[in-house]
Amino acid sequence: MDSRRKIVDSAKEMFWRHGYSTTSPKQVMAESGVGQGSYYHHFPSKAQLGREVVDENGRDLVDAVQAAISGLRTGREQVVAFLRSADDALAGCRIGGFAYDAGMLAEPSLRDALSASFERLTAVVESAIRAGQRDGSLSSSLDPGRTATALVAVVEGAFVLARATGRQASADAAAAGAIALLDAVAR
Amino acid sequence: MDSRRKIVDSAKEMFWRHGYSTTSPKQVMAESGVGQGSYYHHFPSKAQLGREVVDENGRDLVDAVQAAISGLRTGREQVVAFLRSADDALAGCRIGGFAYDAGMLAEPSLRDALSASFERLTAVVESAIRAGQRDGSLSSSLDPGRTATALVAVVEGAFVLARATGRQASADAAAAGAIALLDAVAR
DNA sequence: GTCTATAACTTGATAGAC
DNA sequence: GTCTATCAAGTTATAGAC
Repeated sequence: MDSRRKIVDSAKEMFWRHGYSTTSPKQVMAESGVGQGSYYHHFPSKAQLGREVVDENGRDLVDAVQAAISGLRTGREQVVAFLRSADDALAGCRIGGFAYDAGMLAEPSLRDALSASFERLTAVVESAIRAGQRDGSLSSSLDPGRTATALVAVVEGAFVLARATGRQASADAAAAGAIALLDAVAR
Repeated sequence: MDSRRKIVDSAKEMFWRHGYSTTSPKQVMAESGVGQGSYYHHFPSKAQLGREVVDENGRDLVDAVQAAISGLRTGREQVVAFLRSADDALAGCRIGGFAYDAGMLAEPSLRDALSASFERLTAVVESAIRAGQRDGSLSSSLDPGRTATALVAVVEGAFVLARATGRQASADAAAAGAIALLDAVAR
């Protein structure tokens, strides 16, 4: 694997777990095993590395959700599978933490990449809701766009709660509460 | 106002808006107008200041929610008022961002204070749900604890989405979606 | 592309005088 | 309680050789 890829792969994991502003280039060099000269040759500024990390982590997240819901028969099952996204909530969302990183939001290119990732994620959930309304597994009375945004918020909030309390059960309860609400409407 | 209070008041605002790990003691001194000697006399370590900030911001948040819902006639109205908490979402939640701050979570005393604040908030929402079930404005079929956790997650997620997209409308859509779900169940 | 050396600045304190 | 001076370590790079 080339140095550039080693840098990006290490940074993806480290920015996710430890934060963008609170992870230094030096730490990325140590973790990836890439030297300083090589590192700055590929990424002259931290923001450039951040940009690639946000793009790739956002794509990884959307890909993971699509993989989790593909093949499920009903729209409701797909939505329920999405709500299980925070099954390892203590690790945090791949991109959710960036929303509270002032250093990241201050860079327009990083913020744009983050915004685009969340929009793609919400669109996937909205599609699943529409599918559920067509196949009869979800109530047609729900507005697909707003409901999708609310469900993405539940998942992002589940990550926040679990990390704040230190208990995975907080995320599980949030997901269970949302599923119960959905099912009570469908009924 | 004494120096200690100036320090805490400035730090509450700065840790909230800019993050705990990404705000330095020096910045707090500059903002509060307190000198270095005085600052370190009152707060020999940053974690001690962090502890007071988490406690006070958590209490401020719970107080604000209770003030917003007190006097509302039905439990449903109280829950809806809570869901409007992210009406200035771009500023971020007073304590939500701390859940993604590794430097804060690494300190047990800070993490415990954060956890306690979220538990108090969830308890307030759960009380409102139970009140709504008693007065008939919310469905009795809902589990109060799980539903409260789900609704707190919606609000925390609404902050994340709004900050990530840079649009208040994201938070508004999440809240509207959750309210629509609740009302569809109650009906 | 990768190396080592260096730079200018910030971070989170500590020391000792007033 | 508050002041100024100092500190070791870390941050985000840049310079120039190989």
